[in-house]
This record gives sequence, structure tokens and C-alpha cells, in this order.
Amino acid sequence: MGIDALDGRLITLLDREPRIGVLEASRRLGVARGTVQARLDRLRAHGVIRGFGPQVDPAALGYPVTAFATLEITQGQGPDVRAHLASVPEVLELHTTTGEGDMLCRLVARSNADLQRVIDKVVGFEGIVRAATAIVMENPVPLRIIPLVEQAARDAPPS
Amino acid sequence: MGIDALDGRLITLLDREPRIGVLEASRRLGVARGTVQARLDRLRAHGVIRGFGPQVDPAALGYPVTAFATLEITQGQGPDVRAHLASVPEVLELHTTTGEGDMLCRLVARSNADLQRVIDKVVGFEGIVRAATAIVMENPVPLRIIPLVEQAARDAPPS
DNA sequence: ACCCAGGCTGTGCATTGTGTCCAGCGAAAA
DNA sequence: TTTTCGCTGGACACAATGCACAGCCTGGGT
Repeated sequence: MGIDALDGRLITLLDREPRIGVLEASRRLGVARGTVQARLDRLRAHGVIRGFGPQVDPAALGYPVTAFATLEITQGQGPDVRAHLASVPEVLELHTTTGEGDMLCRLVARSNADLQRVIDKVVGFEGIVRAATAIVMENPVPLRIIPLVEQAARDAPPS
Repeated sequence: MGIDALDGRLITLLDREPRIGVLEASRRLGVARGTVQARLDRLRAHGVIRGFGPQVDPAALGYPVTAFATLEITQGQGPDVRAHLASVPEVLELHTTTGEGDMLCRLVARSNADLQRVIDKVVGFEGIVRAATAIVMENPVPLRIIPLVEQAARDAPPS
């Protein structure tokens, strides 16, 4: 699946101003409404655009502390540990990885003190051997996708 | 900033079906349209809902490989390193952390081989002393927020 | 050289949703 | 008790949506 320059501009535009809708987008991009509609349908069909869900800020919800925990798991306990972590609301994300640990998860907490409670909840489970936590201080580059979209659009200029 | 049960249901609903709009949401929730509109305005004003931007899947864009890199920085080079990393499209996210390394970043690449190129680009910069990379194999818990929203709504039932 | 398929355009239509008001009402705070 | 606040239900003009269609251009295949 590749995207062309128009797809790239469309995604970028929607990212900056999600409220504009198809008609206004077509005006901004200088193409017909049907084209924007078709492109959007195609991007969604191909899974490039997964959806337009609300982007919720954990900090505004009262969870301003973010941390990453590297977990080491005992052999064979993977599935159980996953289920356990999935049941903890403060676990925002969980990956299994190569390298140092076996899993990496993103946590949030109400405060540094509260983080202790969250970590206890996370690691207080059979099968987790060791956990290393890194507390996030700053977030110089918040989760983004636009630069990648633009590069992808550049890599495949032909439609 | 706290959210009540109605806010929680609204966010959850919008997360599951982002396309429904205010009117349909009010029907589903069994409240007046004005109420939904007011809640939405309030949530956006307080920063709980940052927006409704498109959720783009890097894999569908041709970047199916995700990795996390822990970087160690030489004293005083922080700002330069941040600027450098921000200029790399494959760097989706960057945090400064406590603990083992000084920074943690999320990378994507076109393949495991391509990851080498990305890593070279990332670490080929003055000020980066050491880098440890963990390649993501599975993603048992994709980035989520709903469980946290529900807990936050439960924590503040009054209103 | 030819034809065809696919994408874009510009247009139309009926339906639906939006933004924005307002008055009434109940409950909680002062 | 009185004020304040949020929710309700309704109204309105306007804008956007989903869907369909014919014409046009272009690149690829025959």
C-alpha cells in the first residue's frame, strides 16, 4: 500500500484541522469533493487511516505521570502476564520485545507516589521476574505521524 | 479536572464510533443534544479531548517494524540531540527519562534491514554515547485510553 | 494506433446534521 | 429562600453528507 502526494496532503490537513469535513477539505486541496471522498474511503479500506477517535490526554484526566517499564518474564508465563497487564487501566500500551527485557509497557499515574501503587499492581504477579522503570520527565516529540506520512508520500509519487 | 459517568460514556462511545456526531450520540446516551454539545465543548476546553485527528497506521504506510531505542546522551547535548531526533521522520515519539538511559524513542522502519538504516540515522550524531534497541515483536495491548477513562469516571461519580 | 479501465471533475438531489438561539425546570449551593 | 447551574426540548437557517451520473483525460494493454 502506498500513498501519493494528494493522500499525504489530505492526511496532513485532517490532522491539523480534523473538524473540517470532506467538503471543506476538497476546497482546501483544490480537488473535487468526490475525489476526497474516494481517497478517504480508500485510505480507510486499506487500513492506513484506522479512524477518527477522540485523542484523550491522560494528564487532563488526572494522570500526569508517564513511565515506561521493562519487564522480564519467566518462561511460559507470557499469556498470563499479558492478560494481567491488560486488566490494569493504567497500562496504556504493552509490547513484547527483543533485547534486555521481554516486555515494555507504558504506564500512567496520578503522581510519583501513585506510580508506586501502579507499579506494585503491575509487577505483583507471578511470572514477572524483574522490572525496570523509567519515569518520563519531558516529551520533546509527542506521538506524531505526519513526518512519516510526508516521507511515505514522497517515496511513492506515482499514483 | 474530573469527569463524570456521562463524560465517560460519551468518550467511550465516540471512541467506538467516531463518525456518529453529536445528534446521534445524544440519542444513544439518552440525553438532549445540547447536553452532549456542552459536555463535548467542556472536555475540549479542559484539554481532556485534544482532538479528533486521523489515526494513521504506520504498518499500512509501509513501516511494519516498530522499535524502542534507549539513548544515552553526553552532558549538555540534550537540545541538539532533540532537534536531530525531531528531524527524523521515523522517530514517532521521544521522551526524556530517569533511569538507565537519558532518552527513550519509538522508531518505525520498513523492515528489519531498514531498521538498521534508521538506527544509524538516529545514533549517527554527536552527543549520543550509547543506544540500546528493542524490536517490538507483538503488541498485546495497543495504545488505549478507554479503561483509564472509565476508571477516572468511576473515581468521580458525583455531578 | 487503438481501445479500455480507472481516476478526477462538476453537477444534482434528498436527507441529515450543525450551530445557535431560547424558555422552562429541577437540584444543589449560597 | 433565593440564586446559580446544568439539562431539557424545541425552533430556525444553513451547511454538509451520501449517493448517483455523465463527461473527460491518461496510462496500459492489445
